[in-house]
Amino acid sequence: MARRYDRGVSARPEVTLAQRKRQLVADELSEAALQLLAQKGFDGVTIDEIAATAGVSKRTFFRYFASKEDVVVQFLADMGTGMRAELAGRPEGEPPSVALRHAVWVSMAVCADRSDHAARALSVVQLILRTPALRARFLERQAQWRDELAAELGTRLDLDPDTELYPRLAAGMALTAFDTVLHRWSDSDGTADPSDLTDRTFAVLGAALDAVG
Amino acid sequence: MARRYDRGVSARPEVTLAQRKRQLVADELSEAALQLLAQKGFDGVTIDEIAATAGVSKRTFFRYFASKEDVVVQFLADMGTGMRAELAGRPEGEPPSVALRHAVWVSMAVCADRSDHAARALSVVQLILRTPALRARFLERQAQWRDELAAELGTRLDLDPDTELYPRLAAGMALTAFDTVLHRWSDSDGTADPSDLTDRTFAVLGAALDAVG
DNA sequence: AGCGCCTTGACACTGAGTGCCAGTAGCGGC
DNA sequence: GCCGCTACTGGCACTCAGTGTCAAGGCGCT
Repeated sequence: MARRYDRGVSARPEVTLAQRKRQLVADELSEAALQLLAQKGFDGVTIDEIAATAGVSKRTFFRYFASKEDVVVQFLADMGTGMRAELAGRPEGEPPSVALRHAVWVSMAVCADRSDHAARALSVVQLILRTPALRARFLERQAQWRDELAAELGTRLDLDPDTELYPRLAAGMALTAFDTVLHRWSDSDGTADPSDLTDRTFAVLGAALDAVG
Repeated sequence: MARRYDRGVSARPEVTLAQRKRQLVADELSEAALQLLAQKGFDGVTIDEIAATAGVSKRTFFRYFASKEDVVVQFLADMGTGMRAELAGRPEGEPPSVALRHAVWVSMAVCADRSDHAARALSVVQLILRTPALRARFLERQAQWRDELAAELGTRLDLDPDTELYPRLAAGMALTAFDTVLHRWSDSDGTADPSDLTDRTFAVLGAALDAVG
C-alpha cells in the first residue's frame, strides 16, 4: 500500500505531495469527527456535518473511512499494531506471560503519557465504551488483534495455532487483560495508572484461575 | 431461541391469545430471516424480503427486532442466560475453573445434540462468524455475558467486581474459552465434539499461561 | 500544449431504521 | 347489543448511512 519513492529530491520526506495532501485530509476528517462525536454523541452527528466541518463532501469522507464507526476505531489502530510488534520483538526464550504483559503495556503507553494526546485518547475510549455500535466494532477489532497475537505466539512457541489450543487462548487472555485495563482506566477518568493496572492484572492472570488473589 | 409451547389443546391458561399470537409472529420472522440469510448471505437479503416471507410488513419486523443483526444474534441469546444460570446453580465451594467449565459446557449443549436444532445452530454460528457486522454484534453480546458472569463470580467468591480484578478476568477467560470452542466447532462443520473441545480448552486454561501444553 | 493519473463534488439510488396516524381485532363493562 | 380501552398492524413519509457513476480539475511528465 504505502510504496516509497526515493525520488524525494528537494523535499525532505520521502513522500510525494499527493500523499501528504491525502494525509492532511484524513487528519482533518479525523479531527473534526472526534471533536464533534465526543461533544454531541455518536447519534447526534451526521456524516454530512463531519464532512462539512472538515471542508469536504460527504462522498469524500467515505473515500477515507469505511463507516462512521471506522473513523473512531481507526484512531486506536496503533494499539493493535504496537501490541503485535512488541510481542514479535521480545526475546526468544521469554515466558509468554512476560512477553504478553509487555505487549499489552506498550499498547497502553499512549494512555500513560500526560499530554493532549492522552487526553484525546481518554475521550475517544470513553466514547467507544459507552456507545454500543462503537463498542461492537472495537471488539471486532480486538478479535482481529487476538488472531494476530495467536499467530505470533504460534511461531514463538512453535505451535500450530490451527491445531493447538494454547496460542489462541493465551492471546485471548492477553486481550481480556487489555480490555479490563482499558475499562478500569476509562472508569477512573484517566486517573488510574495504566502501567500499574497492567501489572496487577497480569499478576492475577499469571497465578491463573484457581488461585484467587 | 425459539421457545416451544406445547401446541396442545386449550391448556396453558397462563398465556393469553394475544401473547401466543405475538410469539407466533416472532417465530415466523425468525424462521424466515434465518432461512434467507443463511441461504443468500447477510447483505443479499433485505428486511422487506424477510418481512414479506413471514407475511408481515417491514414496519412490523422492527417492532419485534431492533435491527437486522438482532434477529440473528437473538437466536443465540439462550446461550448467555444458560451460562449464567448454570454458574449460579453450581455448588458453593466448587473451584471457579470447574464451575466455569460447566457453565460453558451447558451453553454449548445446544450444539451437541444431534437434531435439526443443532444443524440450524451450526448454520447460524457459521453465518455469524463469517459476517463482520454479525460478528461484531455477537462479540458485544459476549461482553455483556462476561459482565454478568463477573457479577455472579463476585457474589460466589465474595469479591467486589468493581474493585477486584479477578472476577472480570476469570469471566473473560471463560468467554475466551467459549469463543474458541465455538470457532473450532464451526470450522469443523459440527463434526468436532463440543464437550471434548470444552474439556481440552479448560485443561489448558487451568494449567494457565506459562505451562505450555 | 498535450496526455495520464489521482482526487474531488455532485447527483441519484438502495436500504436501514423511525415517527406518525388511521384502521382493526380482542376484551372488558354497561 | 353498544361503548370504550388496549394492543397490534400496515402504510406513508422521512432521515441518514453508504455506494455507483460521471464530469471536472489539479499535478506531473514529455
